[in-house]
Amino acid sequence: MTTAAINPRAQRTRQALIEAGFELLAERPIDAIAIDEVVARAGVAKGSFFNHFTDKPGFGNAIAEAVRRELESRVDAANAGVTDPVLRIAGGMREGVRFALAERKHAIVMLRGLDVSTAIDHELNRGLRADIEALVSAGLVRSEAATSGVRFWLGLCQVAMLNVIERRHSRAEAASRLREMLVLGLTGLGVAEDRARTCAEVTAASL
Amino acid sequence: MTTAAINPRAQRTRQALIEAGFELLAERPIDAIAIDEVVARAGVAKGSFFNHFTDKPGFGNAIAEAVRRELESRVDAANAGVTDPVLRIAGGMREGVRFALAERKHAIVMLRGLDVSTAIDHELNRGLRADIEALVSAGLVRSEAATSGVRFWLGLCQVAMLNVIERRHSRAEAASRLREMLVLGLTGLGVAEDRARTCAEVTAASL
DNA sequence: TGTACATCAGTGAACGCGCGTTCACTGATGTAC
DNA sequence: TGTACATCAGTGAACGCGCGTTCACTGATGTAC
Repeated sequence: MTTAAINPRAQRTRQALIEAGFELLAERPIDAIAIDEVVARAGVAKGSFFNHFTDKPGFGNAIAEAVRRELESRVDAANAGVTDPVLRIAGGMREGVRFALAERKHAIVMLRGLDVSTAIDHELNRGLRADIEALVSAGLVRSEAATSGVRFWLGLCQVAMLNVIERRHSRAEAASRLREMLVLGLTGLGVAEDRARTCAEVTAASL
Repeated sequence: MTTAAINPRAQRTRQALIEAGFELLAERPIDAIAIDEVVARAGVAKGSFFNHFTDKPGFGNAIAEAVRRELESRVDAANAGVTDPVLRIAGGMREGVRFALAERKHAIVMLRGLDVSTAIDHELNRGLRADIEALVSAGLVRSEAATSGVRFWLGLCQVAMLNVIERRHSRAEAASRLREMLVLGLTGLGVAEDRARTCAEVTAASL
């Protein structure tokens, strides 16, 4: 848990273990992975594992936290300076898709991680909630979006990411599917059709 | 695997094991469940387990198949005789929500089961695909629905079910959220707003 | 209806191995003088 | 810059237990005559 400061050797082995964890967790759930496999893949002795993580669940948590922070900072960075809430929620979906493209295994781990009963991490949809509220109070979307808009959008982001992962889309294919998903999603929220189309276009083009 | 015909005693124990499996699988993944727990809950000797299932994975598969068939037959039954594809896809979502309400644990098992890389079972979205195609060729929805409509709808069905499960909605609350999700989803596909609204109303009322 | 036999499901003790965790030791890195 | 000592991370053999699977046996159900 406590990240014992900055010993570089320790950081390297810790990182190697986490990377190995991502590789394996992209293939099967943690209970189907033996610590022997993790340390073998990381090229490290078994004992070292317990220098860095209190136990196996602790390891799983560390990885879950890493991937959460990873996506979070991507979305934050992408939306920094963007004020239009339509562009912001579209940008969030784009970042999810981009993440699935660029860090396939990490994205798989993230999607597997959001088990039944943690729809998506709190920090992330706090931002989304604020954007949806802004859209509602600006009168840009239908009334139903006030109560169901966040869920609606999260469901679409998740399925968009899943699709890239399953179909192993190229960047171009992914952009084309993203544009479509954005058109369907934004018009569903009640964004005017022409605005939804241009926003989808712009956002998908910047994937 | 082979369902050894119709010995009633055997059927009872098999059923007891499967029921126990549902109870436990609603709480944690199969690798975190010991066969001892299953047989204890079923009130059956450990050896009996292997009279009915070849091994532990076989048990998991049997349960997955049972829940798949369960939802499938619910959707089929509900849509029998319904020809309007708008009402059919709306009915599919309603049945998902109804399933989550009536058979909470089974629904949890089903959602957990559709791991990354099996978006939803094949038989189910074959029907959905046909309905979406019908909508497209009837010119009732936007062009983007042709390529992304199935994914779009599946994502919404999943998140709608998840919501009922997590928030432990009452029937009334669930109906209200379902109506909203249907409005957002149908208008997103491009169904005309008034038609979407009345269809959402009717469908949610019959939950 | 009654008896003998065959089949089939249930039982729970026993087995054994995979795997998480521990620990005494080694080697490397950092600090004091 | 060099030597002595302390700290900290790495190592891998050993431990032990949880749990999946097996198996010889018992009891129940079905069939033949």
